[in-house]
Amino acid sequence: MPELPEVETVKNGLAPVWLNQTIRRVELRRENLRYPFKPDFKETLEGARVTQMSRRGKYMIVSLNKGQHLIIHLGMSGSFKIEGSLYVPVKHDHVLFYLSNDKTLIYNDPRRFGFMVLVEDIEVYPPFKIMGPDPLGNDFNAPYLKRKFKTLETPIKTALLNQSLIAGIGNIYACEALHMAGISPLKPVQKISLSKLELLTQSIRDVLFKAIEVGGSSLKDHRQADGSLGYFQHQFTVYGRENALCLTCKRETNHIKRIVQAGRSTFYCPHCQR
DNA sequence: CGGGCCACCTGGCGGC
DNA sequence: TGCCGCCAGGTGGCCC
Repeated sequence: MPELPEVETVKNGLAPVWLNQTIRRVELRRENLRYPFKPDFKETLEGARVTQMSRRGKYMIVSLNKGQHLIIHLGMSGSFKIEGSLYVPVKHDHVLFYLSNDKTLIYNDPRRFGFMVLVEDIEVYPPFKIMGPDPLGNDFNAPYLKRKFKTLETPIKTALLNQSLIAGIGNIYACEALHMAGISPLKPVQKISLSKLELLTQSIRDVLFKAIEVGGSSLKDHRQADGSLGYFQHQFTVYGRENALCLTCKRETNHIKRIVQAGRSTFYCPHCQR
């Protein structure tokens, strides 16, 4: 499910229910997600109050009054539900947080690529140490990309997925942003001009903001925390549209193409994207 | 060091 | 209906 817009949506949906509440009890319905839960996981969380909720790239951060931070990654299929205190777990409900407001937060994750980790210090968490700037923030701009891309031969699509260059972009929004900017996913990053990079950074911001506005993309698993679906999938211009007409050039001779780059599907219009 | 490949895991879908 | 292969929003380890 979750790229930056989906994680942002989930965080914003959980915040009104979770923020300032005490976690009365944590129920682990298995011993691991992607990684085993640390022995003190449950004990540390129980009795703690949530003082802040934030996001870094595709990670959600739940900060506690005791000083620790609960870091949550949704993997490919992780989602949250908000229910009452009498909720009965269903398949793939792995972690339940019972809160002081009698709400229950349920983490469901069929594929279990997601994970939860407790850390004392956010800044030393390895994924954050190597993470690039957030594309919605001020540190992300064309000159930054120009500098980073200078010596790289990687195709731009692959580079956009590299979390140490830019945090939070995944397969959908990489494809969508490149289409909006009219840049071929195959283009080696070295060769992209500063003015094209200006266009690209703006396209990335545009597509992410628009997706957040409508609650992210619901393909299979993603739901907003209140259970409602996101709607951005209806606005995909290339993702998942192999052989369909490009909505920009509408040329019958140049339909949307699907290729594989670094093991992931890339969708693009060979006519509009050069 | 960069880049490619594959594993991790479950489920949905299309083809036969 | 059933089985099989392929595909899926991510990350990270291993190998060259």
